Amino acid sequence: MARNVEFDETLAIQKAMEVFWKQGYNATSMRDLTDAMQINSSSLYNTIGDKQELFVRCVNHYTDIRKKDWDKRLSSKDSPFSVLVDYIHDAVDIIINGQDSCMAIKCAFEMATNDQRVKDILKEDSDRSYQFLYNLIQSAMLKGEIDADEDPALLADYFNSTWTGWHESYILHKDPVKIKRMAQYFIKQLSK
Amino acid sequence: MARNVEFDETLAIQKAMEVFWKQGYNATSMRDLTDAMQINSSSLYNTIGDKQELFVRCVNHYTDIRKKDWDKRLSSKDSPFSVLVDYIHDAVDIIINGQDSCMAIKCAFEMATNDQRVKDILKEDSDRSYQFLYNLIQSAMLKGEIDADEDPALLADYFNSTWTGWHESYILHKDPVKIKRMAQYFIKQLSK
DNA sequence: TTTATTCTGAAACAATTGTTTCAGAATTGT
DNA sequence: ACAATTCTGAAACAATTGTTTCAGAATAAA
Repeated sequence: MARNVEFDETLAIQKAMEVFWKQGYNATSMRDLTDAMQINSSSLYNTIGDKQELFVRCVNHYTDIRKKDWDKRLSSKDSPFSVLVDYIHDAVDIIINGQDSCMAIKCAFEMATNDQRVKDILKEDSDRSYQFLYNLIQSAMLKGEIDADEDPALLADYFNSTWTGWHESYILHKDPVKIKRMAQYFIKQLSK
Repeated sequence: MARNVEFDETLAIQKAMEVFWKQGYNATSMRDLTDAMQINSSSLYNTIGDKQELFVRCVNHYTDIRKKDWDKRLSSKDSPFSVLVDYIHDAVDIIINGQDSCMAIKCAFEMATNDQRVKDILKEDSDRSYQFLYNLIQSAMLKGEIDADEDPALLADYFNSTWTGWHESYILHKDPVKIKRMAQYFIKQLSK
């Protein structure tokens, strides 16, 4: 017998996420957030909570999107190797054409050492990324698309690490060719 | 015909660097800094400048230390390949035993997109790291320690990227074995 | 010792921070 | 239409932010 919340919470989180993503946690003020979300701080504190809580929701929102993408790719009917190669090419495209680096990475370096909740979310996200790659690599090995001598666990970790570094490289050097060559080298190593 | 500065500037920068390194730029207040440096803010503003200027000095200090390490290693009389392998092992040890991730990396993700001066310093540091690796790899190739088919430019970029990712991995998973295995894999690829 | 200059310490600055308050507008089920 | 409840907007909160001020202590050269 009362009023309902006026704003779309998912949309508001999306907007907040974009601000946190671009500026980081500490450089973002509550004013920045309420401006972007187009809601009053009282509504924000009533429905979501304080700055930390909002940030956690945003990181969760970010990792949820990644999770959906992985699930979608895993359900593809193409060969595992081609799904893997497509994924790597898309990953490179995002680095080169994206507005900003991966939020999970930025966040890991800014927050994960100090905030246990954020760290746990990012660790889970990293585990999912690992599982996604491990799954594809192993399937590709069973189909003979990747040399059976390779260790899928190692390669999965290895790609995750390398991919993080590509982001840093692109921040500093803005050199698309550099990234593409490294991606090509990684793919070549898989297939021989 | 007047007074001299009372505090040791190099030592003060060192102390400030440690605070920035641990907390990042935006999470660090001027009070945090003056407390650690053990000087009054008026002295700080008189001698060094504002927060941004201090940060730039700290990043420069950090990259200077790295530069000296690279120069020292390059002047070694050991074989280039063994210098390279030693360097990789030391890099792994720093990740596993260090208090915090590499400041240059943290800084690249927090600041480099917004602050041109910081970005330029980090880019130069990254170029030096590249040159260091390129130099060693090429020398090792000439001596037949590394397969002549490899591309030293690509391998140098590749190691830099991978190494950045190792930091992220260790922040999230705190798994020394993971890092060591990846390092071993990289070295193996070099030598075969 | 004097004098000229510079550094230091403590306090203060306005602006911004994250968060709370509360009166009144809004909307639900009856 | 009613009453009960909840949401919203604007203002205010104390605390902290980066930075400045300035009187006086300190010291170099004369």
